[in-house]
Amino acid sequence: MGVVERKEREKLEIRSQILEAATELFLKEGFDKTSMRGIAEKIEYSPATIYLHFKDKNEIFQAIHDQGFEKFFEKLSTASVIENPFLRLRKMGDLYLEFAFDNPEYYDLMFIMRAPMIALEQEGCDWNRGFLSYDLLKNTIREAIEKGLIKNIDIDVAAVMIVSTMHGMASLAIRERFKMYDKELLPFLFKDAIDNLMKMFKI
Amino acid sequence: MGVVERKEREKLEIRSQILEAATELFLKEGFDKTSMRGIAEKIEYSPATIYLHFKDKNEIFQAIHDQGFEKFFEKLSTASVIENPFLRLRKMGDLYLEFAFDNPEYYDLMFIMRAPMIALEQEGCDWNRGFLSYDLLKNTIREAIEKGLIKNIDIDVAAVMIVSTMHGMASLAIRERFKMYDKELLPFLFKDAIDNLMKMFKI
DNA sequence: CAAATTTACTAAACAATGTTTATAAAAATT
DNA sequence: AATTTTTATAAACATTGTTTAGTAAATTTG
Repeated sequence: MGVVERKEREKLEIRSQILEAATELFLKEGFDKTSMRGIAEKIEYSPATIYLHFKDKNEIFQAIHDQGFEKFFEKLSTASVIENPFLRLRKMGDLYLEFAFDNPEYYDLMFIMRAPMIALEQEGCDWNRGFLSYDLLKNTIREAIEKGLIKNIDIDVAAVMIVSTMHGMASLAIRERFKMYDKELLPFLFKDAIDNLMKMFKI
Repeated sequence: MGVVERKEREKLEIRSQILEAATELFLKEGFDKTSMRGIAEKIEYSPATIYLHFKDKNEIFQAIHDQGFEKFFEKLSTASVIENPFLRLRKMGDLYLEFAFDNPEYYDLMFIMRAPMIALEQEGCDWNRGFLSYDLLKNTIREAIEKGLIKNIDIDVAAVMIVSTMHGMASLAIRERFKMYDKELLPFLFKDAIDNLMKMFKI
C-alpha cells in the first residue's frame, strides 16, 4: 500500500508551501522582517509545524539561497550563446549587475548576508550552483586567454578581480554606500567601470 | 555657578561610557549579539537610561560607525608619506585590506551592514570621514594621472573600479563567500589581484 | 532653611521575536 | 476494537528593543 509514499508526498508538499511562503515574504520584506509566525500564518499552520520540516529559520533561507543561485546560474548561462569569449565575458558582467539590481533581496541573501551561511556551514549544503557559476566565469576567462583575446594572467587572479569588482559595485550600491553619487549616475559609472576593466584585460 | 556645565560634562561622560561599552561588546560579539541590556549592565545603569542619550540601538552604532571611519581615514593617511602617487595608490590598497582584516567588525559596520545606515539617513550624520577617505583616493588618482603615471581615464570611474575591487575582496572574504579557495591562499590571491589592477592602470 | 520644581533614573510592562515542550487529535497498524 | 505511530498545535520560554509611569535625587525658588 502506497501510504508511506503518499505521506512523503504530503510532507514534501508542506515543505514547498513553507518555502514558497517564505520566499514571497522574504522578497517583499527582507530577511529580518520575515518571521516564522508570518510564514506560518501564510500557510495556515502553527509556527511549530515549520520546525517539523526545517531545523531553524536559517535553514529555510539556505534553501532560498540555493534557489537564488539556480536563478543566477540560469541568467549567467544565457551568455553562452555568444561565441566570442571576450564578448561573452563582457555580457556576463552586465548580467551579473542585472541580476543584482533586479533581485536585490536574493543577491543580499546569496552574497552579503551572514545568516544563511551559518546553515551552509553544516554538511549536505548545496554550493553547487555557486561553484558552477564561478566555473562558468573561469572557463570563459580560460577560453579568452587560449584564443589570445585577453592577457595571459593567472585565471584565479583574473576571476577574483572580476568577481570582486562586480560584487563590490553591486553590494556597495545595494547597501547604500555610494552616497557620493546620484542614484541615476551609478549605472553609467558601473558600465564604464566594466568597460574599462575589460579593456584592461584585452591584449 | 557652573552647575549646568558640570551636568553637561556628566551627561557627556555617560554618553562616552555607553559608547565605550558598546564598542567593546560590539567588537567582541558583533552587532546582533550586542544587546541594550548588555551595554546597560556593563556601565551599571538601567537599559532605559541609554535611551536618554541615544534614540535607539542604531544611533549608538552609527556613532561607532563614525569612529571606524576615523580609524580608517587615519590608516589610509599614513600612505601620504609616499611621494610617488602611483606607489601611494598601491600602498593604499594594502592598507585597505589590512584595515578590513584587522578590524572585520568595524569594516562590517562601515561597509556591509544595513543597520547603522538607517540612523545615517537622518540629518546631522557624519559622513565626513567616509567622504574624506574617498577624496583621498580620488586625489591620489588625479595626481597620478597628472604626473603621467597612470592612464588618463575618468577619475570617478577609476575610483569606482578600485573601491569596488577592494570592497569586493574584503566583504566576500569577511562574509565567507570565497569558499572555493583555501583561507591561507586568499591573501596571496588578493595581493596579485591588486598588483594586476595597478599594472593595468599603469601607462 | 523649607517648599516647589525640575532633572535623572529605573522598574515594570509591552510587543515582537525564534524556538521548545507537553499534549491532544488523527491516522495507520495490529 | 485496541494499540501504536504520526502530525499538529497551544502554550510556554527566553530573548530582544523600546516605552511608560512613577520615584528619588538634585536644583531652584520663596
